[in-house]
Amino acid sequence: MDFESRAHSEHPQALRLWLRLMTCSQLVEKRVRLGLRLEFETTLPRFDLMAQLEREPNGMKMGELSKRLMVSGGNITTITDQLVQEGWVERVDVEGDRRAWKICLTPAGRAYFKSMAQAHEAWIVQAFEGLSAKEMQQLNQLLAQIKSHALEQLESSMPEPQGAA
Amino acid sequence: MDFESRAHSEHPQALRLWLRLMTCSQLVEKRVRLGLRLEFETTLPRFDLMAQLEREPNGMKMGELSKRLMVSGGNITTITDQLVQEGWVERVDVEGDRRAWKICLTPAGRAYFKSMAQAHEAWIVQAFEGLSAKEMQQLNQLLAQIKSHALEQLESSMPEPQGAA
DNA sequence: CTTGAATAGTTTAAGCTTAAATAATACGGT
DNA sequence: ACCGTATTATTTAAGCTTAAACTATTCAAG
Repeated sequence: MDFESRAHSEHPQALRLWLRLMTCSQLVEKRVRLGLRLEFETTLPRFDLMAQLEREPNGMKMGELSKRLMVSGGNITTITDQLVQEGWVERVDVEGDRRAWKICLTPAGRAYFKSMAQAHEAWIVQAFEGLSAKEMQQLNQLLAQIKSHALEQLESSMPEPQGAA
Repeated sequence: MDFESRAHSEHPQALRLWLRLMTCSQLVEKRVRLGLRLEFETTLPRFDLMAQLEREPNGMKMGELSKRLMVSGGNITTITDQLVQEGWVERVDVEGDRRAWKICLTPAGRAYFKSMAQAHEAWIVQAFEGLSAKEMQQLNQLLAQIKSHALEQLESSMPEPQGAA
């Protein structure tokens, strides 16, 4: 039925766990993308970018957005261009640094985001309603352990930008 | 540091859980993509497709691959074309149905996949080594609950291809 | 000042992904 | 046989994503 069957029976527990993790996050993600497309004619990357801005009334620089959203800088440029074009965000000069801008939600963008966020929250709550509060807490804690460990692993396997220390 | 900060403190548990789930699966996925690119000059979609084929010695039809990998048919066409070009898989006629093929690994493809799978397994084991066997089992069980629930949710929100029942 | 390194963003080329439209084949009813 | 509907796979247009190359600006050392 899905690609969890990629795991052989003799494969270790970690591999099965990984495939299940992928399946779960893809399922929820597909639900969110579907809703954003059908009900708001937008996409998840755009929503994510606006979600970051919504909680920073003073705006964020491109580089900050790139780090927060864990995507490349070129990507932020592309999506920001679109949102500017559509009138949901604006580029504001940064005092004293002509290289950078702060990206801010426009009033229209803020209102638009608010309606999306409400629907988004409902989809997510629905996706996880099979779990009790206690189970969610448990799951969250287990994922936290993975997060901190996997983050180190990723960083240590990334190619060095310059001469290593 | 990452986009989990998208969640407001007043947001429900489910939302924070979802963001953490995304973060974890993205972290591990990035590690795998990085390894496949640096060590094998290939990509995750290609690896996933070959992984499906590896366990079906008689090959799989395009449509089966599409369902298993949870991606669109056009996508399977594109990736299969590349793998055929590179000599890792081949299209084999299906007896009695001239519309369809079975896609099979070539002997070279099978050997190539085997070496990748070994490295892949090591990356995954490493990503999850912060968890004990018991914790992995627990996590797997919690994700299973999400999987079955979220699958229903997704299907019930998909637009009907034809007249609804 | 001037030079050189670091930083902030953008552009480019390539690949993945999707939904929708298309083409070819199969199948069932007449 | 013929017709209409499924099914199977491909093509197309559009969008997301990345890494690498590039531009412009800042900053610090001399």
